[in-house]
Amino acid sequence: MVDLKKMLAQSLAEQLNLGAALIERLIEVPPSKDLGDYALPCFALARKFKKKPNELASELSEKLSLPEGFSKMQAAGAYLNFFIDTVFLAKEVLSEIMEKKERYGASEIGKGKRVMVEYSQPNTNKPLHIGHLRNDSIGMSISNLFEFCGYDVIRANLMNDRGIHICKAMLAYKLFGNNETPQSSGMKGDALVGKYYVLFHQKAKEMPELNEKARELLRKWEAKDKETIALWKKLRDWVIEGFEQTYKRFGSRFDVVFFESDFYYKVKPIIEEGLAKGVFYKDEKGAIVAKLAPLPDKVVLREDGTSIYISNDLVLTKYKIEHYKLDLNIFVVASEQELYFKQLFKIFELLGYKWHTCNEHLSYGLVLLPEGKLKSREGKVIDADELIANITELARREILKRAKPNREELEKRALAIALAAIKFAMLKVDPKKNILFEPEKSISFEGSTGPYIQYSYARAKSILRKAGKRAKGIDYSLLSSEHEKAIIMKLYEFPNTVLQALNERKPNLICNYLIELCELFNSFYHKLPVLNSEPALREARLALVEATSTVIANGLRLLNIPMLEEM
RNA sequence: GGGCCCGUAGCCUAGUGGAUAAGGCAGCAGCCUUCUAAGCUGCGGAUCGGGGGUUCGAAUCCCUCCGGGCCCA
Repeated sequence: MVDLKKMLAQSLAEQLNLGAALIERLIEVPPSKDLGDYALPCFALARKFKKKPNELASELSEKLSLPEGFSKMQAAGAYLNFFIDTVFLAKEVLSEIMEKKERYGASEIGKGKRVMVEYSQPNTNKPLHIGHLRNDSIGMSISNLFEFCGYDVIRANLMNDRGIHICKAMLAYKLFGNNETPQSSGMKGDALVGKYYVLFHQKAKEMPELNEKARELLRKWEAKDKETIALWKKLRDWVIEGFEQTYKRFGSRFDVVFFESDFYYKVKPIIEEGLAKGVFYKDEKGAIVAKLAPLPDKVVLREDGTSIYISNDLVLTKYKIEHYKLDLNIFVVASEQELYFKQLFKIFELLGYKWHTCNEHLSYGLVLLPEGKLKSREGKVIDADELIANITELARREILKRAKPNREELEKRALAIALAAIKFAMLKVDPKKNILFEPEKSISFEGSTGPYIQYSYARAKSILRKAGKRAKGIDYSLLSSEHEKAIIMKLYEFPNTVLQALNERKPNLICNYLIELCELFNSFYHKLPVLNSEPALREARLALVEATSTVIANGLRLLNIPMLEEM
């Protein structure tokens, strides 16, 4: 598609006898549409030409000829402002969207490159909570962005299915479970096991010996004690079955699922390699430690030889990158693990693996409750299933206030609206920022929300349905109102927004974009009729409505938020 | 004690060198006989955490202090 900024820069560069790249860097967007669509600030050039900025701007406005794609040029103070020829742009943008449809905004910049995005990473001793919903939302949308930009994407999950926390749940179940099962209790498997994990910590307050018993169970597990392994498998399978239901409902999907239990014990060769290369040393107690200055040193193997969390990532990271031939290996993990990942990546650097630079920690802020951090061992969490169920119920009530869909349609819509509300709330914030989650207030269906976007889309689709058969040939010059021009300009921005969201790893930019587009669309919707306008104008506006709905859909797909034809 | 991140209206957020700081929530006032009112229009409300510096120009970059979060010891 045409790049108006580039065209402008080139034309100006030629006329001024300067570099196009320099001019392009200077060009910016004015704060208000009344001023123009692009501006050339003349401060820097004024110095070059030894003139005052204001004078240079007005002088240039007289002297320069208007570049192609622009309808007007005007000096305002020290700025030389340019107005886009909106008829020209409408034709370019709308026909491009009609032609590319769900590929509008896509690119090939990642062609031939493979990226793995690992996200979710639950522990198999408790159900998923709201933190996982933020993690999954970011992981999915980042994956979609990479895919949309031409990368070969592998979505990966890692089940943290071994360690002391797992044994605590197992021990509590063994002592107090009375052979309860998901069937006998009517609970989802992950919720059932999670109940015993919380129970462990309650009981351990009065019976501190339970902590030692849990460690003993871990030793038995590592020694592959038959009975222990059988119990572990049973509980683990219950939990994973529960996860799968939640993932399916939330829309999280994975191309590959890794299990910590399959990798952690293969760490020996890397430990030996590290010792041989002088990257690791044995401390006075006998633990193996990585020397990572200026980062703090990191224990990689305990003195008693038992594994710690990093064992898994040492093995799995090497495996992932080498086996899948990755160009980029992204870990979507909360910011509390930042130091951990710096240490992990540093180890690979010091070991001399050329691929160490492809590792990336996509760090995001925590979801905090009004009373502070989530604490699953105390049961102080917002459970993912419960949250989805509660919000779905609220959505159901909202739907029934305005329509009477059949049961199946009601369920479908309620879930779609609930997911839109939750995912949008998780994604609209800069990933770096913490989210303070207030159960009653944080999820809404009005204002800057997912349902607002869905609603705007449904309105557009409704118009298109009612329009029926469409004539051919569109007179783009009829789209001349400020409302229409603003939408066209916004549609034009979409591909750049996608690239920026990808490069900065900020799905929230897509959210902002969609809110702005929908605001423009809804203003247009109220102000100007589509179906009841003159035939030629009707066709032109229908084209605009269709293009808008296409771009909203493309944006929602990137966020993994379902759209609805009717609401 | 050290490191990383965040601080924009009562609340949540956008803007990360450029012109009058942009939305939403909450509040107030309007708009459903016209394409879906989960919407639209208008009104109030901001010393951009404080101070200093760099720059023609700073919410944005640098220094420093304060507050919050996370991590390490």
